[in-house]
Amino acid sequence: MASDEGTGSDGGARRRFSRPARLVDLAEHSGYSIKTISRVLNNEPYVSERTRAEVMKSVHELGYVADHRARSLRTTGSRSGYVGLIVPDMRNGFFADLANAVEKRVSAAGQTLLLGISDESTAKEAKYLDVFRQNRIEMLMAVPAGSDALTRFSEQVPTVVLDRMQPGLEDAVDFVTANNRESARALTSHLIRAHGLERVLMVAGEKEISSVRERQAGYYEAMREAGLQPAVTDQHLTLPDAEAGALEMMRSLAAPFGVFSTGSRMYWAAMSAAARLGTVVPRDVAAATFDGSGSLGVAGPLPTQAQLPVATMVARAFQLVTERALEPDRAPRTVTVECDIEYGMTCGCMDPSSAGPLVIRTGR
Amino acid sequence: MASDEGTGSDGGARRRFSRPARLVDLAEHSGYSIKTISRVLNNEPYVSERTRAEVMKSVHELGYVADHRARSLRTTGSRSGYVGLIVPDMRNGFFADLANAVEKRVSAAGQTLLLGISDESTAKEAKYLDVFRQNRIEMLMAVPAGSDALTRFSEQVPTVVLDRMQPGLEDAVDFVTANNRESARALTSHLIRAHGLERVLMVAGEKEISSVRERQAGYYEAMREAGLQPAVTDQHLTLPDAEAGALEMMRSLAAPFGVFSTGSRMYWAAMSAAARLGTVVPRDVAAATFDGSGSLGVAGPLPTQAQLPVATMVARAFQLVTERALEPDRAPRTVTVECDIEYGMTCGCMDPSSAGPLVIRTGR
DNA sequence: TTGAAAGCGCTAACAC
DNA sequence: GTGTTAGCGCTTTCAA
Repeated sequence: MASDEGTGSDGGARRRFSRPARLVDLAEHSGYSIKTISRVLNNEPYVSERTRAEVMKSVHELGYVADHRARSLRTTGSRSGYVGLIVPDMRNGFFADLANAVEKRVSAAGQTLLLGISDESTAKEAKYLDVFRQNRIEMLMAVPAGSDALTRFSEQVPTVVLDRMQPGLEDAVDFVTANNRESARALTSHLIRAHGLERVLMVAGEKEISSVRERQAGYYEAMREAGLQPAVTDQHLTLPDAEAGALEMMRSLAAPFGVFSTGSRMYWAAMSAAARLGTVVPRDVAAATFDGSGSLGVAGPLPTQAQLPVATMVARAFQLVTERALEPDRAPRTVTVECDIEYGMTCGCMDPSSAGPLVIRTGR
Repeated sequence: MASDEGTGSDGGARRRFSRPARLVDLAEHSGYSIKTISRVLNNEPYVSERTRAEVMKSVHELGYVADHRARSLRTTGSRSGYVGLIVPDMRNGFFADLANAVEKRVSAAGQTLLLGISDESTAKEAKYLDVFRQNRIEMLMAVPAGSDALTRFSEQVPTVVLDRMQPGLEDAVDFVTANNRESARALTSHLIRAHGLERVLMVAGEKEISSVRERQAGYYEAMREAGLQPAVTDQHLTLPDAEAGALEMMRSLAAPFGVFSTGSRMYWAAMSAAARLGTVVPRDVAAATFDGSGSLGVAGPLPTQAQLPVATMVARAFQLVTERALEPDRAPRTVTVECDIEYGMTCGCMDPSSAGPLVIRTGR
């Protein structure tokens, strides 16, 4: 298990996490009044250089750091400096990317990020909305789990919703989503038209989440347009589950055929099934997929994929929510950003023998 | 680009983000005094049921939510309820995992998570330390970027450092690291002893970070023990760079040989190079690697790998930092947790024909 | 140029 | 049971 080893060379009572110094302490230490010190700290005018220097000396000696709570409580408008972010799961590469991008914006704006992870639970989401309101966050960015507490919340705090739509909220908050349906339709159509496939299978997961549901809708649309019969295996939550579903469907299809998958997990499931059947990509199976975080290509042939433009989405979201903070009464907007579609090796557009990565051959 | 579409059906001034209600507002609304209301809100005794009910009615009608800043400022010990977390980069799966696990602990403890991302920059790290101190976080968990401001910080706030050691800090803060060196040695030794390889190559990235450096040290140790000559390509920051390096080294080695890689990126680089040379895994090239976040297996043959036990590390870290908050003067401890070593298909221990995933065959 | 007092929104200590 | 007062650490009046 885990092994402890005390590394301290000096034992005994060394510190006590002394209570942070306050303005009064600085006043006592420097001999100036509280207000003068406050002036120095806030770079206000009408302080002599000598005073300023002496006060700063005390500041350093006592290691003074202002208490943000007290300051923000009193300061005009009582702005907290907090921005809240709620994502469903940080292990999902897309949400991690999102959090990363959000942090950059937030810190660049001199704000501090409060992070909540909802685990796709409406209860946890509602809990965080409550906590965030207690903390008087100035704005919220959220990939919603579906709690209806969000409606009330958005009436009190500038809110922008990312990645997913939420029914009944379109007229209440700003949204930034990707054109999931159109991109899915484009990918599927590409398999059909550009590669002349008459059979295109879809491997899909849950359909409770709007963005994923839209991708499924896009697939159906493309198939309908082409007058083709949809072939779908869906509702898969785990990878092995999806793989089994894909395998079963693929057996019934004669090569060549296409596969559209709604996300990276579904993509790996599809590829795994294809491999198990001994098919060759893209000759026998042409694949196209959605990818949340763009980490797909490193581990296999460069996929033909639609990627969500995280940076763009976050930038737009910030713009929207900032504008809403300034103009609370403007009509809510829904911004749809376009996915980056990359035509890679798995559909046959890019030559597999070209610079692309990785076909691990295994065997004895 | 992006298309805006105003979706609001009702234009015009609908809301104004009204200033949140305060206790005074509740007092006015309900006719009770501020203190009585405070009592109700804090579930204190000596309040009649009737009063309680009436106050709660006002609370709901006004949508009252207590201001955490004011409350925490006044409340005993002025505890903030904040826990700070600093990670270098959320796009790295291991750190995302870590953040996920930390959030669970923090929220379970009823605390709120302040997130900082350092981008491996000591300046950004120092900035966050400052911000966190202003916000009076109760404890800090950090994967350090190397700022020496951390030393002073750890004297003021209970701090635990995760994943990496930092020179000069061992006697100041608690650490939770993995046995990187030993696991690297074990993996390398395994390739040498169990699979009878006389040549084992290492593909490695940067060596500024202690955990990664330790892995390299483990490799050298195993090679020395076996009386073998190290063969190393390192200092690679990008994947293509690492791949080129691996390719060059592999050309000069006669199969069969082993490859030890220090992380998932280096692993893919090695696999890519192996594929490019037309070798078969594990017959010609036996591979073993470190993996931060356990997402390696889904995309290829199950690798022989050492995985960092994120949940364990976070649990231990929480324990350490909590204990330190209670007993500030105890000697700092360094806890080393063991990596989970999985013997998979890439070294030959597990049969490639068994249930393992994915060999994407590409071709026309 | 500086300082004393009031008050941000809340809870703690003591009245009634 | 309920209300009044003080004060958390800070900024903002206003006076000196």
